[in-house]
This record gives sequence, C-alpha cells and structure tokens, in this order.
Amino acid sequence: MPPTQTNADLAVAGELRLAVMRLARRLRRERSSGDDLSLTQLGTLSTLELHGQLTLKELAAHERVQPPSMTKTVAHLEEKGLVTRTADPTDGRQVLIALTQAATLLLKEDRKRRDAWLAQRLRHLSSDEIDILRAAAPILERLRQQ
Amino acid sequence: MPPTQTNADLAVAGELRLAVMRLARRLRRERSSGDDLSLTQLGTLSTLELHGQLTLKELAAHERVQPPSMTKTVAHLEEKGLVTRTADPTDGRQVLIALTQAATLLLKEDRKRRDAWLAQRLRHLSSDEIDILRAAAPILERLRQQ
DNA sequence: TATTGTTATACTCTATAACTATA
DNA sequence: TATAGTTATAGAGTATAACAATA
Repeated sequence: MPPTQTNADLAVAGELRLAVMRLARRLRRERSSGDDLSLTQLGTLSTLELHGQLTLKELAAHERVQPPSMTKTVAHLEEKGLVTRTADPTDGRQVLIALTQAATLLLKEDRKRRDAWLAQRLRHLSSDEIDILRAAAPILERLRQQ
Repeated sequence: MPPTQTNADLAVAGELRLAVMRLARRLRRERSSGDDLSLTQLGTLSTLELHGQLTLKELAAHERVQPPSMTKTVAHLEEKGLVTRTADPTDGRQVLIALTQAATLLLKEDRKRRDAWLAQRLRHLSSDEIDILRAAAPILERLRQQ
C-alpha cells in the first residue's frame, strides 16, 4: 500500500480500464448471438444462483438498480418461467424470488458457451501468459468489490 | 500453444470471464454518476476520435448497431454540440460525422476521471499484484482483438 | 409511521419495416 | 434498381414520484 499515487499506477489504470471495457463488450456481443436473455436478465439470474432466494429489495441492491426496475425485470423472468415469486410467510410485504430448474439449466449452458469462446482464444497464448491471467482474475475480482 | 484444450485453461476462462464482466459493470456504473453522456454516446465519440470523420453507415458498423439507432445517437450528440453532420460533397446521400472541439475536451476529462477511480483502487494492492495487472492488460487487449 | 413492493410516467437504447432522396 | 439515411413503431431497461399493503 504505497502512501502516494505513482504515475506508473495511473498508467496501469488507464490500460486496464480500456482492456477490461473492450473485452467485456466483446464477451457481451458473443452472448447475444442465438440467445434471448438480456445481460440484465442474465445478471439477475446469476445473482439468484449465487445467493439463493432473495427479496425484491435485496435483489435490486445486489444488481444496483432501483426497486421499480427490478420489479420489471423479475416480471419478464417470471413470464419466461425462469423465476418464481412467493410471499414471505412471516412478512406479507416481502416477496421471495427464486430460480426455477429451467433457469439453472439455462445458466449452465450459457456459461459453457461463453467459457468456450474465451478458452478458444486462450489457446493462442503461451503458458506464461495464461499463468498471468490466472493470477490476475482474483485481483480483478477484488478490485470490483472494494 | 498447446495442441489440446486443458481443464486448467477452461477454469481460467470461467474465472476471467466473470471477473472482467463484473469489473466492467462497475466501471460503467462509475461513469454514470455526475455525467450526462451514456456509454453509447461515449463509445461513439471514442470511435470518431480514433478513426476521424465517418459516414453514418460506417459509424454504425464500428459500433455494431443498426443505422436507425446510430441516427438517433448522432442526433443526441449533435444537440449537445459534440458532433457535426455535413453532406458528403461527392455523394449527396452520405452524411459525414465529425467531432467538435468540445467533444475532444470532454473525452479527455472523462478518461481522466475514470482512470482516477481505478487508480484509487489499485492503491489497495501490493506492488506484486499491480505488476500482475500491468502484465495482464496487454494480454486482455490481444484476447479481444483475435 | 416506516417499510416493501407496485404502478404511473418519462427518457434512452435498440431493433425492424417503411419511406425519401440520391446514384 | 440499389444505396444512404430517416421516420414510424415497438420493446427493454432505467429512473423518480406517487400509491397500496403490511408491520
């Protein structure tokens, strides 16, 4: 933890920002072919998979959207048979949202397809370069969580 | 370049995909506070900065959107004084779209602000970890371009 | 009263289909 | 006829403000 910001750090930030944003855009595009779920919908399903059943408010907080937006997204997912909404037995104001089995399968397939795309590209790298990416992945994850 | 796909490569792909998508989402959110340009608009300006004056069709192709979508985006940018539209002197059907000076300045400021956000987070990392990210950035960029 | 969720309303981004102007 | 761009229309995603139901 250096006490002051160095020029080298600023340079890394700039390069990393561009690289991450562009690769993400590319990955998003890869997803969009032959699929009918938006990134918003997919992200919501992933969050439910990770945390299990959540209330609408919790789900909105995880996805960092306002409750009315999440109400809409959940409505779309419910229409597609990917989530269920049930009233909380102990607090009638709350609604519990959970994945259906169809959603679990769909998430698995989507992940497989996108991982395959990226793994295919990893084959063009040397093993040293793959090692660097392997080390970088958890650091990127921590950056996001701070 | 290994001749076959290893399980380790597939695992790296999965971790990397999640990390990149999530960090990108975070970066996108960072941008949206206190600014009035959408990512679509910013992306369009960046493309014009990179390639110079383009026709609407070319611009739509670079941004991977349909022409009617780009017509709208360009209209918004024109309202904000960030691009100009001029008829092509040799082909009256075509419209040439170019950045204004205000747009060039705005791009520079936006970049600075977002880099600062990421650089601030880099301060929580060790110098070894920063070195890994520095090495990873160009590899990520190559992954996208393949 | 405070909290949870929904409805009403509005704006951006995106698309396809239909149209206009030019080549 | 073919091409470049715009207009018409529609749906998703987002927000804020106002409302209903429950605690």
